[in-house]
Amino acid sequence: MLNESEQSKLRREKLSELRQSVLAYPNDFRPDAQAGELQQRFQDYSSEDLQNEKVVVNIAGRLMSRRRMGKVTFADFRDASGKIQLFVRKNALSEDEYSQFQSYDIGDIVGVHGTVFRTRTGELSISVDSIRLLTKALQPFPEKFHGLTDQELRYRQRYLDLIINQDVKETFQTRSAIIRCIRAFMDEHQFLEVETPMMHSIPGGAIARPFITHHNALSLDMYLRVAPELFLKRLVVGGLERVYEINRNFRNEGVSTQHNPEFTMLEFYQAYADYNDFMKFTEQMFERLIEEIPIPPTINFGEHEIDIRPPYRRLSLHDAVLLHNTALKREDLDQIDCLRSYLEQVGGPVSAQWRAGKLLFEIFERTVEDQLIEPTFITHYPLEVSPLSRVSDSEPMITDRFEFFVGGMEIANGFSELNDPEDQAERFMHQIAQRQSGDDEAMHYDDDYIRALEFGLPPSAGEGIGIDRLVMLLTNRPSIRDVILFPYMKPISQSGE
RNA sequence: GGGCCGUUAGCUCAGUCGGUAGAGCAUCUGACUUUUAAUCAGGGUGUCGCAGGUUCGAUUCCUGCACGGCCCA
Repeated sequence: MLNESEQSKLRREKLSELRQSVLAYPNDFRPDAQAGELQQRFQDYSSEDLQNEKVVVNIAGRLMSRRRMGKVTFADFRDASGKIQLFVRKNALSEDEYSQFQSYDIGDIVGVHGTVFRTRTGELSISVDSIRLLTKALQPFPEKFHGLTDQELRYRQRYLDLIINQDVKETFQTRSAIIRCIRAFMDEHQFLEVETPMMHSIPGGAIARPFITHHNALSLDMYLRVAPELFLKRLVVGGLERVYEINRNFRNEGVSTQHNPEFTMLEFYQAYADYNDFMKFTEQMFERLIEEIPIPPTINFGEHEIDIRPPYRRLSLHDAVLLHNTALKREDLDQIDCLRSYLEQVGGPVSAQWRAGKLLFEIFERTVEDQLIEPTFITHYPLEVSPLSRVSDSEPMITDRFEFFVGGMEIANGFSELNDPEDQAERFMHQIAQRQSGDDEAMHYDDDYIRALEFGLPPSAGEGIGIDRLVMLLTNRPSIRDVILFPYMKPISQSGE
């Protein structure tokens, strides 16, 4: 039970008085106008114009602040569309109605009937002819000037954050616009939007630790998916040659400014395409986002200014590592001992089983990733860290894969798909071996997926784009929690536990 | 996982070299019929994150824990 503050008690008493005389929670008020729309419609109207027009409106929303002057009160009113000032004169209302109105509190939801006019200082306002309480707010609201700034409270009580901090709403409107734009873009390119299971018997599709849950009736453990990849490729086998899914993935890993346990991914697959086609496709998608959202060609992200207009820089993983680690020479990159001691030197964990590819990849993650501010495709990923990617025709230890980085964040991961079932079976076996030696991020063997490949996966490319990070980038938000409405927060433990 | 910082009124914050706490806004009482963070006069705010320890006495010092922020891994 929440502790009741003095202010809440007073509000609750007012509610209980209200219950005595009227329906406390009515639902018969229908607005016929909105604050923002009125502001826009009458922005050029003078005081006289408005007097002549006599615009009478019904609007519903919240009281946000109040300036009481005795027999007249100014109140700031807000609805979903924006703000407008209310002007409440005692003479315009009945005695009872004005005193009722005086008992309203900041945050109360009201229905207003009134006339649009302009005050002496020129502010567009509504002269109130009648006002009703539609919903009593029992909790006291944050201060009008500083608002709500406590990060923890903002995430835990997002509803309040949305009421108080207007830019939060804008961020999520932009998020919605980005997703809408991506859907339109995918649809125009003949991709079919599909939904695949979120609960897996065999987790797969990414190197990540899954969440485990339990099906009672079937008495069966299930895994929340870490990626939809293997199901989407089954669909390509089935002849859905272009598919995509925008949905949640769940990964049982640390929480940080770039990681939430559940996050949203766009994944898409196309038959008869390769990773080069998808790098171009990614550039086209960004071009479209920049144009349509719209996003300025140069964005601010934290302390950086980033030109996000394609085309984007392309760099092999080797070259990227050499570029950011001047102590390393090209010939060092083939030598396991050299890589291992270098990785130790830069503070990485080192396993005795890791070969050159994994070591190089670890060095890359540790020393290069967060330096990749300018949009960059990194290519030529080692086979060892790419268990689902097609091997390069010219280099047997390298895959046809890219990852896309902007602002120091991994935004996308794409590759030509491995469609050789025998090769895939071997790679699963290798993952199993890694599991058995203690790597609980390694993949499981998925029999049915191998069978699907045996029916024939056309040569294809696939890609995943992290929507949350994309939104962070395009809205200049430093934390993934700022672009997820209800980010994961640890429960507050009760005292005495 | 590690380091640093934070947690005090509904909100935003100050403060106590250890003697049970303050400001602004909000709230309450009063004045005020064109205000804009309205103004003026007056009043009440609280498990000082939680649990231990030291002490005559802890919100303050110490230890542990919880939650959050930033940085690192």
